[in-house]
Amino acid sequence: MSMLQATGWLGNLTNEELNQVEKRGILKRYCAKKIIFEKDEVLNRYYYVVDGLIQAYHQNRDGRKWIVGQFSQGDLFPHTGLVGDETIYPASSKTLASSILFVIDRQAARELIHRIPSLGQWITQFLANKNQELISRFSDLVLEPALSQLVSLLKRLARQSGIQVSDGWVLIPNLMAEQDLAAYIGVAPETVSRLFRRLYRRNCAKSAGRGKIYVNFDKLPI
DNA sequence: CCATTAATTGGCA
DNA sequence: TGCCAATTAATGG
Repeated sequence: MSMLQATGWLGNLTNEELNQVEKRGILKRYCAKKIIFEKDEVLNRYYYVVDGLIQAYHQNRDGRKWIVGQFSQGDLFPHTGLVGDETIYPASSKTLASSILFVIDRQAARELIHRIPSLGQWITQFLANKNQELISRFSDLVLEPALSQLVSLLKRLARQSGIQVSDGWVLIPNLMAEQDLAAYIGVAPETVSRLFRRLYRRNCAKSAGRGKIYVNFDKLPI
């Protein structure tokens, strides 16, 4: 079982340490659109994404949704309770696509962090990055209009998973659906649709079919 | 092919 | 911009 190793994210660990980690958790396969846990449930498991796509979100009684984040290969979630004493999940999460998760009990996770310093380091760094990203999103949400939020999201995705295709053009191969983009930046789906129309018209972006889009890094506003 | 779900559009607050 | 309603497009059986 070297699936954790294959993800490359725990690369700092020695084989022995990796074994320590692997024998304390199990691999679990999920179909698409399955709830993994819901907000306010008791936080007793952590999940490391070996493969697939997961969405974390808040939802109110009216069904209105705000997407906290999306996790893919190499991500660990939730992001609370590893060092502090939070006892419930801060958001709900579900699979967007069929996924393989490495599942580990909370207590076991805490022991591992204690036992393997480099793992603690990795997690600290990981959480810091997630935190930074979230702060930046909140800042945009409060300070920037929708177009600028969308553009900064596209830029981040292009940086993270973009594929260079030609002069200035980058393909984002796994873009979430427009309604998810809307729930992510906190605007109505119609707004996202109209913003994309503007970007297409200005030749800043080109649609490439479902879940794919070309963006021109240089021409994108802001 | 049909049944759903997603995206687009126009109108109006 | 948001929300609603009416279409139209895209998907997945």
